[in-house]
Amino acid sequence: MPRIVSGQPATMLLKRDKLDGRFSRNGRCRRKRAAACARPQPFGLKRSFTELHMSKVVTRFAPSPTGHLHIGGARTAIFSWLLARHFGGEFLLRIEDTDTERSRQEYTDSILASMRWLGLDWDGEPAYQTRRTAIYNEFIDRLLASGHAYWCECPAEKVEAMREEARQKGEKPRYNGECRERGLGQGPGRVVRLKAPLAGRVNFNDMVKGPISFDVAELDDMVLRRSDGMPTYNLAVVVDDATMGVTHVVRGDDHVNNTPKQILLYEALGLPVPVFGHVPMILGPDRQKLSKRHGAKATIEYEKDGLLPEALVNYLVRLGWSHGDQELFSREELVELFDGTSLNNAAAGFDPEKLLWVNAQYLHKLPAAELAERLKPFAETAGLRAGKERLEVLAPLFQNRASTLVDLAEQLRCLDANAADLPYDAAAVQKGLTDEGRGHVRNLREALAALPEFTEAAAHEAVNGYVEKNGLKFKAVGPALRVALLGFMGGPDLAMVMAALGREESLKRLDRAIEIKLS
RNA sequence: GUCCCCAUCGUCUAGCCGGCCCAGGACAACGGCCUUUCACGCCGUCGACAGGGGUUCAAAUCCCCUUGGGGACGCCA
Repeated sequence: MPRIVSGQPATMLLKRDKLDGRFSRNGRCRRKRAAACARPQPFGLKRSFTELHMSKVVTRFAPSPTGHLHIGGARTAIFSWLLARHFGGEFLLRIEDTDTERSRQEYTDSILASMRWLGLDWDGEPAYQTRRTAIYNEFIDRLLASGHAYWCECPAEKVEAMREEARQKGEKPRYNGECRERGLGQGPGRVVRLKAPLAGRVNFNDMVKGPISFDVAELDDMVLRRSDGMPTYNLAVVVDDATMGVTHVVRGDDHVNNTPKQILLYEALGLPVPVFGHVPMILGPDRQKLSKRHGAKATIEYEKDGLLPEALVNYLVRLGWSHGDQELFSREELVELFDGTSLNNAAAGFDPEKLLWVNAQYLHKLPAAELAERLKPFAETAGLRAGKERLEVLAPLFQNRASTLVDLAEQLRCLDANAADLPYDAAAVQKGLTDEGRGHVRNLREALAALPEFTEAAAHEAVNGYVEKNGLKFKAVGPALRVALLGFMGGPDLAMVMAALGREESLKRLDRAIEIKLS
């Protein structure tokens, strides 16, 4: 009875486990266990892990261009990228475009653009599966020649009937392998199937989930080559990963069930089995499968929403990975800290609010010049007049009041507008621009107009001086001045606002406020 | 149905080769402080080891079962 044991963990990313057949039943093997694994242990495996992976770590991201890059994919890509960068290895990109029906060039472009936006640089040129059919055929021929695969003429409907029958009997639906020993050759309508072992187990040690074991009886003789001559997904993936030299396959955990099939293929081909890391998927806040109504969108939409890529990366990485209590990580820190351990093995719920918080943290820390630079396109879309230099003056005033660039641009309207166009908040006007308030504004206007220099400090002095000289409380003039200058009751320090607006614009706003008629 | 995976506050999580945990941090919520306003910031409150059995002097931590959730069972990827 063949015993197939594959997929060792890497010294740096392993989870040692009783690989000798006894597996932790509940799979609770996370980081501590992983750390414990650091001591070199023979795994009772043919190939030691060092032998296989001490060289260079090569990871890849393999999206299929049937849509934009979604955050689940983005997170997988980030983990994969981090792993490669952490170990000074390579991060490759492969476009899985064999589904010619649904694949579109624009999606490939969009995915690549999102990768760049996220700062996930890849090594070499992206590989395209549609350009590699010759390679797949070569490997299929090899399997046929070595007796690891065979031609099958069972029509799809017949196989479907077999599966249905098995289902009825409460068994795992599978093809019964009746063409196995028929020695068929190539022919119209025929497919190539893998001659899978009939008994034994396939074991692998997953980087994030620990040891996983499948009974080969659960697997059937999967199709390798379709009747139209195209390779199937599993064949293409294995051939690609092997020929591209991928050592660590990081992917969504919806692929764990494909893994034993792929390992069988590696074995049949006599190729080294890479380390697998199946990262849990992202769920919506309600624990349901993530979808648009959860506020989870394609990466490109977050870009449009004014999120900072470094913040999105930070949030996504923290969703399923942790380093103690730390919440914020610079890219350099992530590369240094992320070694494939400390990945959570449970699905994580996506929380748009926390994403916004993380984004705000990054946004608030940006230096004025950079803030202006990055805000510019959003200011334009919002229809603001301010150019980059002007934004550099205005943006800092609202910087820590905004959580996204879109939000910031929106808030900047009150500074950007012409006095004549300044919108007023009705309730604020009612409250601030009373007769008394407008009287103060009028007096203040004279004081400000008389200032030799219109600086923040001078404006501050002028207002304070006025308050003191008249034995007032700031509260008496503050609200009026605020509404006059900004049109609403919130916002930054008034002296800062005036300095940013400049004397001319400030006075115009005061003039307009004085004229305002209370309804 | 069968197989695989998972299970700590509402959410992200720390802790998990047992004792330092009547469980720590973060988001959210709530209260307060700061402040001319709104934010930021700071302080505090609320809030979880799914359930049941074991093992042990001792279990969130180890084992088993149950329940719950997710995934996969294609000539899709």
